[in-house]
Amino acid sequence: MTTVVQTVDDKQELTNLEQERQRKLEGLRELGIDPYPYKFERSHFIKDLIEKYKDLADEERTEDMVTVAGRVTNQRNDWMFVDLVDDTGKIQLFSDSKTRAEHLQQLFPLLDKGDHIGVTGKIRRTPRGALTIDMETVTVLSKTLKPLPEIVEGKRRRLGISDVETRYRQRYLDLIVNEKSKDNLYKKAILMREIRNFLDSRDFVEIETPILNTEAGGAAAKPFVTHHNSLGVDLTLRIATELHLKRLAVGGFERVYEIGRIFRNEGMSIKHNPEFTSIEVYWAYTDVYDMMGLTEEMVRYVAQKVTGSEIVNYQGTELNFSKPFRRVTMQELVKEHTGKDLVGKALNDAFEHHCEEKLIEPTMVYDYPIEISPLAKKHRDKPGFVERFELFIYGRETANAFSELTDPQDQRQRFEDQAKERAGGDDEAHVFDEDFVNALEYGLPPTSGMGLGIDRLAMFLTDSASIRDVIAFPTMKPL
RNA sequence: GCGUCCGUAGCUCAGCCCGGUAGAGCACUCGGCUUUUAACCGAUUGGUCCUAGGUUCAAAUCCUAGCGGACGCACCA
Repeated sequence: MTTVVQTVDDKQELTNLEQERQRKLEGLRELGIDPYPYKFERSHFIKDLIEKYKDLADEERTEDMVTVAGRVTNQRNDWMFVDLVDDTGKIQLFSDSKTRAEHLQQLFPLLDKGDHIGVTGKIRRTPRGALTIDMETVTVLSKTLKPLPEIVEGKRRRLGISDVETRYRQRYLDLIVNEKSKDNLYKKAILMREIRNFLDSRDFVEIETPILNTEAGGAAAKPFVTHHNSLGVDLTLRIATELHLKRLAVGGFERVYEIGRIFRNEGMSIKHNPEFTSIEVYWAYTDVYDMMGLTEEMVRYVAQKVTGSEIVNYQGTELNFSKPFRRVTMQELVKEHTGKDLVGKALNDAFEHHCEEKLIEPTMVYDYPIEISPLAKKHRDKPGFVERFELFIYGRETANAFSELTDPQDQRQRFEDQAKERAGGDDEAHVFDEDFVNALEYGLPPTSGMGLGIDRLAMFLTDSASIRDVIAFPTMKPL
């Protein structure tokens, strides 16, 4: 009974446009057409046709039969002109309503914008210069039951989504109608591939480490907590990959990295998503200065691979990755902007308040106070400091690196200091990881390590204002 | 967490200040036209005005509360 009631309700909730498409779906089935077939063989991707016939003159016809498949994004003059889009591009289709074949006469009234079709016909260029396929046969590949979202601008109407929330909640729609959205994710995929290429070619290996842990370490952040039923224990989702990767370094992996999802139970903003992707790299027998070079080289390399240039435009500001990144100590910067000589947490506070946002061009800030760096090695000749740098781009912290702390006794002391801070109410202080200290007691060679926010770098390289624009399915409040 | 703004047809919005039959464009459907690319011309269809309560003869409009969302600020990579 419940089901019947719901069915009736559902039907009533269908909009006119949806009812119309439902009617057409039934019409297709009455003609013996399967609206959801299994497979379709095409002869070309649309991009390949555009390339192959780029020299075809206006009004010139060919006898070349081609077969393409894609989604109908527009239709004019009673399906005389149709725009078809596949993963690679867009092409026009043509069919004269006076002379078209019978099966097309029957089919077109049952099609809608948004439907997937396969088309076979001869290719030509129209007098107005549009590369066009004269439709001889059309195959329905998927009937859409809902209209694609459109944006109205005056009397103008085009595919698009004006509601930001819909773009993120129903990313599939966003991807259909917004080229930029698809391009962003495509470029992020290239970014990750090229980071791997860069590191792999330097004999680094990628190893996966656990997401589920009994304690979340390696960073100062609040974790998500979950529960393992059969073990009967609470587990936390990782907030960094650091401590496991260094265990791998203890075990003999001299060049190791991981690109992985990190989870932090903190606020959301244009720059923060609760789950995001980091890369951490550990390189044995090198120090933080070697890592500066590797990081700079890597960022420059991927900028070129992703955007085709080492100079990119971000939100109207030029970011130049081609020249050597500025290298400056935190103390120098604070002095430059405030005139003060500071140390410790006061130095870091002053840096965050007065300097960070001014670091627009890629800048390596180095020599950090020891108090805020419990996993970094003490500075070899600057008491109270550690050997650490952070890369700032457009005022945003993008990478963080240090000469890794390899002295197990020092590490134990640092964890103890953090434990005191935690006892004092700082719930983001680092958690004491006894097994990690134990690992160090078996010997970690001199090692530099670096972590970088992939999403943030992706934002710069895709000119995206929000981190949500480079994450396919950003975290959303449940409806 | 604090502040500002928004919620009316499938979509984009007007109407709200100053209460009096629910509007426009586009989309859809039908008809006409036929080499377009915002096609064009004509007609029709389409509404829980976010929800609940209050004031009133009468509420999309005024009042209260709630729900949902956007943006800014604060915290965090």
